Amino acid sequence: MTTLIWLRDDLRLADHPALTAACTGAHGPVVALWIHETRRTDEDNNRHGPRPLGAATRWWYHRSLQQLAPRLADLGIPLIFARGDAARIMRRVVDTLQPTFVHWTRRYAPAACRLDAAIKQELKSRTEVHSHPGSLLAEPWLMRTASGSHYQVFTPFSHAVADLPLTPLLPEPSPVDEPDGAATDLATLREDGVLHNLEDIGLLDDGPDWWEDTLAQHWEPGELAARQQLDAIDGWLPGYAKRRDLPGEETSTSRISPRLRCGELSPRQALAAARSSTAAGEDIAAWTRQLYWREFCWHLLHHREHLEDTPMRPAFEEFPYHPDDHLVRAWRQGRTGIDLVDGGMWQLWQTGWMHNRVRMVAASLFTKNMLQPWQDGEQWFWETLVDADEANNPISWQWVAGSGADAAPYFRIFNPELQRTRFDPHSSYVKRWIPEGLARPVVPVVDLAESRREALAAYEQVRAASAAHARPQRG
DNA sequence: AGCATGTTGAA
DNA sequence: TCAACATGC
Repeated sequence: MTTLIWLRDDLRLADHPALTAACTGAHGPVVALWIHETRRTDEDNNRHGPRPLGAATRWWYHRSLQQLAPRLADLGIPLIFARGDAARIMRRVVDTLQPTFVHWTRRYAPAACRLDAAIKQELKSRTEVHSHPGSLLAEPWLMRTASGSHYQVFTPFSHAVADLPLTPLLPEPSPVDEPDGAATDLATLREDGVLHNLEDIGLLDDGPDWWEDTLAQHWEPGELAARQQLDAIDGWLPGYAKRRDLPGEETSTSRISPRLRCGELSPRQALAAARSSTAAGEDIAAWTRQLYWREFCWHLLHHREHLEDTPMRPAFEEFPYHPDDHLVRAWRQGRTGIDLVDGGMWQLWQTGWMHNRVRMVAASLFTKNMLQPWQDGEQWFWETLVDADEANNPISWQWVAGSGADAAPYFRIFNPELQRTRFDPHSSYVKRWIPEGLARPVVPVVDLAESRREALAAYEQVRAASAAHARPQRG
């Protein structure tokens, strides 16, 4: 009577519906599995499975899984690891363990949903598969406007989510009965080469070799550290509404994004903590709004295929980007000669994270002043951010690029110098992150005024394309 | 979740 | 001369 729980982006014990169900329904051993997944593309060019993790996120998962394994062991649950195609691995693991139940937390990206549905279908004859909520505040298919469609606009969506009841958080489950009950089967799977040690599933491959040390200086992955951070909310949430745009202030934001990315915290836990904090109403509102943005992005991603690399506004296919390796390299290396952007790119490279205000400015420079395709910048962030999120990252890039569905009626181009004087008035952020003595161009690699005019001219082609689309020629 | 430009009115 | 404000993109 074995129970299998397949962990994915839910690396925690508390408020974990799938884990709770696995433990409470178990009459026998419970085994937890985490797979370093590869993604498959079928003959119709459909992707199956989640987007392959970027290097910084892989580092985080490696550390977080290291922290999680002994905590699961305390519950009597071994955590086992595999690498490769999830469908094949699940087939092998289920064939050997022959679990009565398989539990997992739902994923919401269309490609991941396709894979999970296929696996569920395939396993149906051999075991009972249960998928659970846990990674979102609300299931995307339950959030409907009065007209029955899914929400396209953030504000009404956020109001609808805010009005939902927040049911009590789940505690960490109690230990299970037979901690060693599956040992023989697990040994077989190891001998067959299906299971590996955490160190051997490639999470630390392909990252810069010094990254391991530098990232560890700035972050402590794992559910316990995440909960400490959230428990300290009365220390950092007061003043958030006013200070959240100041990247030079160390505690101006919560830095909780990587915790939500890998599920060390559930969004429900974050929301509950905010609502019960002693902070002022405007601070609670400003921060929960950020949680709702995450939620909104996931709902959009669920309902729309190809958001990851295709513009939401089709007319943006006409935007005349001019790929230029020299500019891309300067941007990635934090050598554009523009202080706020270079500071941000160095913060990113050194810590795997960038303040959101600076992300917007860096992305604006990249897509507009530099005329580089947003997909290329998005891919760099995907590789280097420890919080790289399948929904948030591409949708935010699309928002900055102007290709998002609910973009402003004008073509927004940030002025990075103005943004620096406004949000980093004493240059404390810039000085903190740009290495001393770094060779940087004295004259910025793009002229801000000139490139602004060129970007506006480029946008005219999008306007022309959308006008042509709105008034199609009659034949 | 913006910028540039122009106008106004007080110093 | 330079803020604060208003407007169009």
